[in-house]
Amino acid sequence: MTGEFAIAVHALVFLSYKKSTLCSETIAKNVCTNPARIRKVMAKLKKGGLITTKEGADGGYLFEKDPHEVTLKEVCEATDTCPVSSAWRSGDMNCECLIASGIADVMDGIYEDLNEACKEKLKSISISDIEQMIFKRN
Amino acid sequence: MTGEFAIAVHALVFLSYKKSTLCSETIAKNVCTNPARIRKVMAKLKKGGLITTKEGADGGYLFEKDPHEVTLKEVCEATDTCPVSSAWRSGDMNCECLIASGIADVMDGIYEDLNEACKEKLKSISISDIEQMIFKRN
DNA sequence: ATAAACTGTAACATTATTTAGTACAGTTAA
DNA sequence: TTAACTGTACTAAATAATGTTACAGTTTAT
Repeated sequence: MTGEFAIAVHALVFLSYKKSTLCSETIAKNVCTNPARIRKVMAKLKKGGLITTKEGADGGYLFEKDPHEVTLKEVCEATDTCPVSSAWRSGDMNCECLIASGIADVMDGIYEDLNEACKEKLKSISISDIEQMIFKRN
Repeated sequence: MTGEFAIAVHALVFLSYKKSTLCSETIAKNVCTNPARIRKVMAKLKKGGLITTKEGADGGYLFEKDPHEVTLKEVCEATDTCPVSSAWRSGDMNCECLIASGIADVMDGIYEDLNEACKEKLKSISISDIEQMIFKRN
């Protein structure tokens, strides 16, 4: 799972909790990374319609949706996160052996199935759920 | 998903198909990697009880189980593969903010849930299934 | 108008992780 | 007793993830 997904969830929970417009630097401090990285992730969330932004002085990011309605599946998709993937492909397309030439595609299909299973699970978790999990911790 | 998982599945399918003892070099050629890497993966499969080995001259790896009975979940576990994981943790344990200090653990719990979901899926796929998928491809 | 405080994005640097390759001790079979 | 293996450690190379710097473009407040 890419770090961008964790950043996106963290930022949304933080925005939802603070209920105000926050700039990339404020979010970066809480997430523990740099503002540029936050802006990159937030730009994706904006494109995905999960947040709005206010440019100019005193601007920043605003979460106006109902945290009960926003699921981690949406966050996952907005951030182009593939829960399961593998860059490495075994075998060789041009090999005459059917196994060597065909298995990589079969494996990719399996990774895709696993992704779907993950997204199904993520669909059942909302930003509000995460908030509750955090505050119930002691 | 780590490359080791793909290598393990590929090797098992290959062994199952060839029905004979194969050495690391033969498997490496088919998988398209180097023999040392194959040996590292196969050592894990042996430890997991999925294959047997024969050392010495004319030795190698032997798959004696029923390919219908060996599932990808077992392969996943034998190779210590975590389908979903993330090394990067947002926030800071020592921060007084509950969100910053608590969200990383919550996210880890979610990754763990996703892992379980993946393994459940992998449990339904056998080595024999993979073989069939490959040979049905045209 | 214009300065200040932002976002969006590109370019580059650094660090971490994965994969590849080499080497060799230990094992077995002929 | 030699040849062909596995098991494993160590190092190198390639790739991917993260951090950093910089700056153009936008809006607000004065």
